[in-house]
Order: sequence, then structure tokens, then C-alpha cells
Amino acid sequence: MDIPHQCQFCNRQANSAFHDLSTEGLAEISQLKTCVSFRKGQVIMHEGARPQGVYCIHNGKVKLYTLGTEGKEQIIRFVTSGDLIGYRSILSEEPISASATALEDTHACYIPKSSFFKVIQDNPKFSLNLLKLSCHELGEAGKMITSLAQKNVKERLAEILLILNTTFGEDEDGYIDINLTREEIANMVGTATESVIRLISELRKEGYIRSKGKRIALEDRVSLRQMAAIYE
Amino acid sequence: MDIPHQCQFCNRQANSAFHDLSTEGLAEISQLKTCVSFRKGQVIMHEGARPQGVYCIHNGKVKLYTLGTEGKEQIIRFVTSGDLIGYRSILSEEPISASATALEDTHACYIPKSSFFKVIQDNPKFSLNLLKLSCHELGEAGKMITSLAQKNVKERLAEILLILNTTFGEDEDGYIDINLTREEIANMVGTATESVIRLISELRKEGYIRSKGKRIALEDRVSLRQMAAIYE
DNA sequence: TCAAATATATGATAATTGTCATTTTGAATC
DNA sequence: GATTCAAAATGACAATTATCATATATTTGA
Repeated sequence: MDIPHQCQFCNRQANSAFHDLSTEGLAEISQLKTCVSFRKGQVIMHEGARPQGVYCIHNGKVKLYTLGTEGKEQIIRFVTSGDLIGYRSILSEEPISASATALEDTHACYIPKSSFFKVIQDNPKFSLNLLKLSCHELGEAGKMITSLAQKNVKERLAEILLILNTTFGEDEDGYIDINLTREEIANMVGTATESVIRLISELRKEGYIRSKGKRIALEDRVSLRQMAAIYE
Repeated sequence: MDIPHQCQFCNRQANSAFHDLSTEGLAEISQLKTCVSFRKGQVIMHEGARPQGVYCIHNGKVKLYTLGTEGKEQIIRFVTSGDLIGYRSILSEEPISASATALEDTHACYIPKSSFFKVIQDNPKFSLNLLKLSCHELGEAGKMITSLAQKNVKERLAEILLILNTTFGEDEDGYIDINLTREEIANMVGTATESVIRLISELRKEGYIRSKGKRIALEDRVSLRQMAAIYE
């Protein structure tokens, strides 16, 4: 895997918070960052820690999750190419609120805290982009709160499947392009693994999805949207 | 009620995102803003709308809520003195994600969108403060997501009561200083009104709280924290 | 202060979801 | 390809919470 060492030549930049950064800004980060790799399953950051830097994901998929009181995971979000991990903790000066674990082998650039602050000071446009991103994510979080509070488990599962399909797209066989156990899906839906298994089976029988092993493909997106009560 | 017309003299500024704003910045906003009032129950902003400005709350209490598919409210947060409403929608260029309704008579300053953008451009420190605030709120939202997904209703009620007590403080009789119906509490906990009523009665019998009419006072904060599984 | 409206309280029952136990299947590793 | 272990699947039952109906208490507005 050949990662461009210079941020200016990184093609992930287009969909990252860095997309408005000046050439000087990008050169600045390039100088200060280091490249790191994580194996599938490796913990990138621990909930409660105080990170000394920010990761910019080059490739790979990462889940952000908290542990509930009984040690059960709650997956809050996923992070993919171009996304940053850890900046929120650094900026709000709080411990990091969710752990990050690589779902597959992942490459990232690590920017030390002081460098990150320097780039922020020197590039107000960058911090404005982070602000926009955070505002967007707050809206999404509000939606998730409402779903968890008011929708039943089947509705929430339909919603999560649609979100996964949108987030990760489809592989060449049309399956959602992410490798998740039923337990992990349950940890997003906020329900018991068996409940998810049963409902996936039910959705398959009803013709809304098809599955093969762990993999799931959406077959009737319109009906799933209706079921999930998602409106545009 | 005498609201200082000049932002420089507003004592709410200390706990707002404006607290780092220069004297010139404050003078700038003062010139551009208008003062507005809302009666109890009045809608300040509608979910889905595209606000043309930002409100900075001077006094009063406001609930931010979304409507679920059956028209039931989900209260996401409260907004009080010094807080801003609408900036996220403006910055993320998305419709506003939650309605805002005054829980009591409320006074605010209204800053038109263009003025708000101007202040942001001219004062990077201000946008950095908004970013910090958003990062903090994202952490809080993550916690709420985990609670809704994993805690049972009693645990969540205990948590919500603690949050209310912290957010609004206590009146001279020791009751949480906010006037909420059991339905509204249920709309935060994400459960049926009857369930909240029953559990409040139960918590009262168990000695954790006392209540008088709608009002609720915490009697045993330590046990409530344990019950809510909240750790520091 | 009073009446009406709304909120709270309670009981009974239904529905949804969780837990536990066991079997089957599939994925990962060597 | 074989083996092992983890994940998926399924059934039975338990627990939690929602819904519906009704009575009582409180709040609100004139």
C-alpha cells in the first residue's frame, strides 16, 4: 500500500476537513505528521484517555464506540477515509468520549496535538470546516437520539441498515461493503443480538434484504425507508 | 426586565460562546442585533426551517425537541442564558434539526445570519469557541445515545433528574428549578408518560426524591447517581 | 375565586424485547 | 483441507414496558 507522504498529494483530502487548507497549511501538516498502521481489531484510542494527537484516516474502517455499564459496546459512528479521530477531545479539553477500533487493517496519519493546534491557529478556515462538520454531526446525533427513544427495534434496524449502505456503499455483489457481526449491528441498534438475528431473518423472509453469511444486501430500499420512517 | 442593549454590558456573556470576543467584536454584534421576547409556549424556531439568524438567549428556558413519526416530542436538550440557537443549522447549511419552544417567558437577542457570518470571519476565536462547544455537546450526545440504547427506564429517569438538577439548579425550597410535566420528562427519557409517573412515585417511596405537584427535589443524589450508573 | 381543562395516578392487560439454553453454521487459522 | 472457535439461528420462557381505561388531583385562565 502506497500512501503519499505529502498531504498535498493525498487524494483523501477531498472529503476531509482539510479540503480548504492552503498549500502552505498542507505542507505544514506533512512536515509534522507521522504515518501509522493498525491491524484489524486493534484499538486506536481508548475511551476516557486524553489523546496527544489526532489521526487522519487514510484508508480502512474504524468504529467509534462507548462501553455501557455492563461492558456492552454501543457503536456511535463509523470513521473512514478522510475522517479525523481525536480532535474533539483535544478541542473540548475533555477525555475522549468513545473508543476507536479498526474494523479492518487501517492506515492513518498522526498529527501531534501541538501541531494540530498550530494548524488551527494558522488556518481559521480549517477550524471553520471542523465546526461545520461538528454541527452536521450534532444534527445526526439528535436524529439517532430520537430514533432510539421512539422507534421500535425493527424500525431502528431498518434505519441502521440504510445508514450502513450509505456510509460504506456496496461491493461488486451488491452487499453492504463492511464486515460486521450481528452483535455489532445489535450494538448500533441498541438491542440484544438475538433480536437482530431474528429481525434480519424476518426482513429476509419479507424480501427486503438478502444475506449470505455475515453479508447483507438491501433489496427494497424504498420499503426499508418507509419501515424506518425516514423522510427526505 | 431591563436588558442591557449593548453586548459589552451583558452579564450573560461570561457563560456564552461570546466570552472571548473582543470589545470591537461585541460592539459589532450590538450594532447588528435586535432584542426579542417570547411568551411561554411560543415556538422560537421550527424543526426543518432554515433560520435567517441566530438567537442568543438572555434569560428564560427553552427546550429543543424533535417530533418523532407519531408526532411525539423527543426533548434533546435545554437552552438557557448565554446559549445560542440556530447557529448549527446556519453553519452546516442544513435545515434546523430541532424545534425550540420557550418553557417560560424568554428574552433573546437576534443576530441576522449575515452579521453572524461576519462576526465569525472577523473573530476566529469566536468560531473556535463554538467548535469547542460543539465538540463538548457531541460528547454529551454520545452519552445520551448509549444511555437510551442500554439503560432501562428507571436508570434513565434517574439520570435525567440529575441532569435537570445540574442544568437548572434548585429553587429556595430545594426543588429542581424548572417547570416540566411528567409528559415532558417522559419525552426526555424516551418512554411513556405513565411509566415516568409510576417510577417517580416509586423513587419517592424509596426516598430518593420528594415531590409536590409537578415539582421534584432530589433527596439522595449519591444513590441516584449509582442508580443511573453515572461515574465521574 | 371558580370552573374547566389538563395532568397525575392507578389498575389491568397486551405487546415487545430480553435472557437462557441448545444446535447449527461459518469464518479464521494453520 | 481440517480443525477449532466464534457467530448465527432457534425455541421457550421471563421481564419490561406500552397501551387503554378510568378516577383523582392540580393547574390554568378568566
